[in-house]
Amino acid sequence: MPGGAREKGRTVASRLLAIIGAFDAAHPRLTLTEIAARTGLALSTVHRLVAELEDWRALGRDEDGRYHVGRRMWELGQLAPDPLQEVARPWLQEVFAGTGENVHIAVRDGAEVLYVDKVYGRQAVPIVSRAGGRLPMHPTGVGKVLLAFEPAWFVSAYLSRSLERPTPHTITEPGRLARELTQVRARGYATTHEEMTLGSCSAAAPVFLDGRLLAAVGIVVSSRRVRELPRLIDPLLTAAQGIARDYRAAVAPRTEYGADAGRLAGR
Amino acid sequence: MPGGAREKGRTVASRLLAIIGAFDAAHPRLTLTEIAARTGLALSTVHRLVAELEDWRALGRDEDGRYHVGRRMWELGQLAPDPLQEVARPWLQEVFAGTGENVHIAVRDGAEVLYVDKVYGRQAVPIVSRAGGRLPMHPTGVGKVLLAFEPAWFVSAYLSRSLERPTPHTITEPGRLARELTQVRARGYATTHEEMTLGSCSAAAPVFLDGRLLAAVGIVVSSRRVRELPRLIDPLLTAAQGIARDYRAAVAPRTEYGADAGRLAGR
DNA sequence: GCTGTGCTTCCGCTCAGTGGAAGCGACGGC
DNA sequence: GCCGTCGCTTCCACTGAGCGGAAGCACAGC
Repeated sequence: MPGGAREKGRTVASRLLAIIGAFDAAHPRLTLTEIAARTGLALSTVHRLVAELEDWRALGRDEDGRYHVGRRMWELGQLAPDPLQEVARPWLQEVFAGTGENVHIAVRDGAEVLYVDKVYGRQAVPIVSRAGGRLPMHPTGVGKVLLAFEPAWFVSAYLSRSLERPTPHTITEPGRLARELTQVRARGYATTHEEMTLGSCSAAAPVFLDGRLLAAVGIVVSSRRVRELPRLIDPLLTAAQGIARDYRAAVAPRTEYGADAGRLAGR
Repeated sequence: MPGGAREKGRTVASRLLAIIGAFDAAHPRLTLTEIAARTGLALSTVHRLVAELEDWRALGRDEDGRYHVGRRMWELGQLAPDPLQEVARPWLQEVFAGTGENVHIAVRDGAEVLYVDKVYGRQAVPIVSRAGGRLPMHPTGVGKVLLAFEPAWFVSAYLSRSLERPTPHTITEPGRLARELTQVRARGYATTHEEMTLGSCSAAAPVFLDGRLLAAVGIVVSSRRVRELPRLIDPLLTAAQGIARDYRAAVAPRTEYGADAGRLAGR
């Protein structure tokens, strides 16, 4: 690269992306020096590139000088076409309307759960899931569902790793977890009891599309109300089926008449 | 710059940002050639940079070869700290729960309305507003509110431009619009009747923070149900006040004890 | 006043980036 | 079946934009 003893083969674009990629759920606010450290770039390089990103509002800066992802990024992100979220939202609302609890939908991304959307109200217990956030699979309701219906090789690969243990109730013992997953497949839904957060329990149902697992819908309630969980299964299953149906309807035109694909995402 | 007859003073970063900035609500899906045209960059340059963006999942590509904003951008955008959205959501839910209609919150950005969040269900009429989307101020409920409480110079500057006219009912005549705004100030809320979309009418209320206008909460219903609009004003005003209160509570620690600022956005 | 932390500015070296051009494959009109 | 068009991909020689080490600055804590 131009200049001194720079690392070879690193493009400007990759540096820029590394900088914005330095921000994640665990590090949403960073100083210049932290960005430099996390990206392995020289401070002066980061300084220049960050200034340009800030100019463009891709990054913002707060009073204490730390940088954070800017509103323009949020706006841009909203353009990412996600038919699943679009289609699921009304169904999450439906479940929320009947329960007043946290309802969310997630997909598997790698070996993690990626939350695609979330609906919550004033009464709901605060929970860790966040739209755009990621959590491990085994301690979450949606995660168990997403894991249970993966092929055997995937499941055993997942179980063979050392599993995080966010609470004492988290099931990390492979044998027990495997039995748990068998039960999920048999019953068609999953539940958790304080396995991710003390004080919360959850239920989740799979969204199948033509026999393939697409996503999972989940609900999280205070563990004082475990008793009510069974009552919430049916609404979840209904929503899951509704989402699958609407999703197929929304996506079908795209794959069947390729030329029309633009129309859908374009509105 | 390096190479041939390139335009001077344009940095790589600015090119990259120009490329992602080429995507907007009106152009969410673009071909390589379109991106090149919209950014004024050489096709080969766009090709190279876009490939890098695609590698990083900042852009995605669909079957027909068009590019679109990628999921990674969406994830990243979700990190943009927005206390307003965070705080408003439960209140929007509250209004939605009581009405089943489209409820949204917007801020002014330049001379446009920027929708920050939106809640809708299965029954609600489809509307044009979209989280992250922008609309002109004068034909929308939230826009009228946001305009009405701006200083006089801003309002007259806005009125002196030629105003879009999405429907025959849109009020574009400056005198009439000014009277409309006076009424909004007097009543403390705004209404519209098919001014943005035929078949829809709306109401909106201002969110004041320490005497400064922060945002507007709005509701949109089918114009067959105009009669019900008055009934919706009170819930809107309540939500607006609730949002203001919660927002102050959420933001106050940040400005008062600077050192703690990180904590809030960091969760 | 000294030390540490984090940001900003400066500058000379050099290779990463540039864009024109040519090649390629698919489609459609005649 | 041929040719024009459209959109994407690959190639390459030139060069100034970008790089990062280093020095300077501002502020806070001891």
